[in-house]
Amino acid sequence: MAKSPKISASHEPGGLIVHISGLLPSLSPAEQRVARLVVADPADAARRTITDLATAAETSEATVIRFCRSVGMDGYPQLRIRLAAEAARRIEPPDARVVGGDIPPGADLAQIIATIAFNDARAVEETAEQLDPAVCERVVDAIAGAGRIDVYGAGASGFVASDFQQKLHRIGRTAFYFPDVHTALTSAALLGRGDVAVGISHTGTTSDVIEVLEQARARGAATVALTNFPRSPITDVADFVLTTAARETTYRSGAMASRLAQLTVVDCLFVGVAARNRARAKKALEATAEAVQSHRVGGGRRRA
Amino acid sequence: MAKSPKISASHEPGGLIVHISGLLPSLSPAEQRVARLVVADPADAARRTITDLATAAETSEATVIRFCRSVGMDGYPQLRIRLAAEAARRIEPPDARVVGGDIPPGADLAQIIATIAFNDARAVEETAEQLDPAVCERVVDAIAGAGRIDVYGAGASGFVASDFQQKLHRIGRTAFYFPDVHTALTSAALLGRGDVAVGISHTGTTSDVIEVLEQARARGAATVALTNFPRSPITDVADFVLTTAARETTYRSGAMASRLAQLTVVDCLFVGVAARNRARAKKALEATAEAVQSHRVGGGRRRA
DNA sequence: CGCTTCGTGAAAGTAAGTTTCATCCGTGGC
DNA sequence: GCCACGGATGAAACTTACTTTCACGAAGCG
Repeated sequence: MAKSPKISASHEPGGLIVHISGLLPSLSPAEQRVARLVVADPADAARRTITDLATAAETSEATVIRFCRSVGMDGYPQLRIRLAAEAARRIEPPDARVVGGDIPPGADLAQIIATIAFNDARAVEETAEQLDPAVCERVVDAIAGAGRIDVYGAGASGFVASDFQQKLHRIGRTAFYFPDVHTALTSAALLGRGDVAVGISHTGTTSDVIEVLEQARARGAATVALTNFPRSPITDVADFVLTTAARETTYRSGAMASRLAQLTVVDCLFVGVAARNRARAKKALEATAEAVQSHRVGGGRRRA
Repeated sequence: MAKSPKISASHEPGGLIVHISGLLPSLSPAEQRVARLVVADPADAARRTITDLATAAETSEATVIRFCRSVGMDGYPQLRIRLAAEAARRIEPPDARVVGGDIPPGADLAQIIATIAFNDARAVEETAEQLDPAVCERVVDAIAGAGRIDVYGAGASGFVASDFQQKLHRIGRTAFYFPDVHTALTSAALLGRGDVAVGISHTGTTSDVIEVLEQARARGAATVALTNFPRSPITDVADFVLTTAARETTYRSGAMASRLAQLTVVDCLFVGVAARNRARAKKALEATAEAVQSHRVGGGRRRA
């Protein structure tokens, strides 16, 4: 056929379905039957084979192909995947998520899971959004160039502190964490210029951590605070303040989302430090990974 | 071992991509090549014919078919359609974010932060999506009714294990965590019917954890595995399998996203258990909170 | 050292998609 | 009334895509 060079929307910008229904009147009767099936249930049509769809439309495969060409597709397979994509897009995500909130007493486990995950994910995202890259940069600088790094934290924040310590250690930075205040204090007393002390406290009011950080600062170490509350006491003894953005309120959410937010910040710092010397960090990581290899079964591959 | 009726999610309710990346390690090398192509760009894979995809993966069509069956599809056309749907559903990530992946060498800190946060948040969300509430429910039941709960984990998963232990402890459940394998083994030997043992291992191949879990199971305790890989060895010794959905690949992302995903699951279980007896849990939490009150400055209030 | 098992691709076989072509039917000219 | 003519249509031939079968080779096991 001599298709004239026509100027029109060949890209069908809106939905494919909309496009098809627009073309419907211009199609031949047999093609219209196909079109109607497709428009009525795109997902279903995507599942069918060409023969199947032709039968359903009471026509032949040839007509279905013609229909494909009529609506601007190369062939049936292309139509199929486009329909599948289209159908997937128009499904509304069933938002059973309980936003920002508390978990209602009668909640079943599925609701609990959805709520927790939603809040956790939000905390992570929002923390990243409000993190100041400039401050991070300076903290990374300090850690990357530090002689020694002490990480302090109590309770739930202690896990994060410990995690951070272990991470830094794995890339060859000299880092310490102390579960005990007294030990931490003695360690802080030994810090000096060029060293870094990181204090982690969700509330920013944990006196043990503040005290240790204060000590470290007095000795000349650079001090970093990681807290959810930018004006909490811990910020008074910190040269650099990094904040998380968990907005949990009730006891039930506990320190859950905040802990994830803290870990996210820790991860960012870690990667930042590692990026300062990729080669060395990579080597160190590989060495540590290899070290635990003998404690793994199956050599990495798992049974089929 | 005589595989006893194990409770785990056989369906793939969350994303198909997530499902595939979880199965990745249990696939044969040639199938893995196919899987990686599919995960890397589902939309592109959906566009390809089976021969095309096979060529791209440097394998034969037969292997692609085998891959389809391995991930639970009927055949290639079905996979194609599902991939197209999947690709359409996901919101295209803002280009600064490097999806699922590695951080480019030249990245500045802002990019690093965005990338990490994005992947972390995704891991949390996707983990929640694919968690099977029914399995969770049974685990919660077991824990809520347990005489004693042991939580095992090594390395990075050890932090998570420790966190879980502490959480359960705070709501009055008798829970233990052992940083040392030998201590853990002796503890496991003392478990019995009505007790619960939880083993956490991202890869599912940590022999220490598997060994301890096996011991616990032999003594009659209910065993729970938390891993990213549904067919890893640890699942052989677990009555209940819970999976995370972190799809990190490279060393750099390390165990970062997976750890957040694990914590999310732990949080869900924790809240689930706490919800079984709200009054008691609340009272216990308040008591523990009060206990550390004297270690806070400003009486918990923060200055304006 | 043979045995099995598993992963693999070549090739055969089947199904799906595409093209070709003859037919049908309505239309309009002679 | 008869005969082109042209578009719509489906049967059938054809091509491509998908699936199965099978044999080979490598890795693990007794």
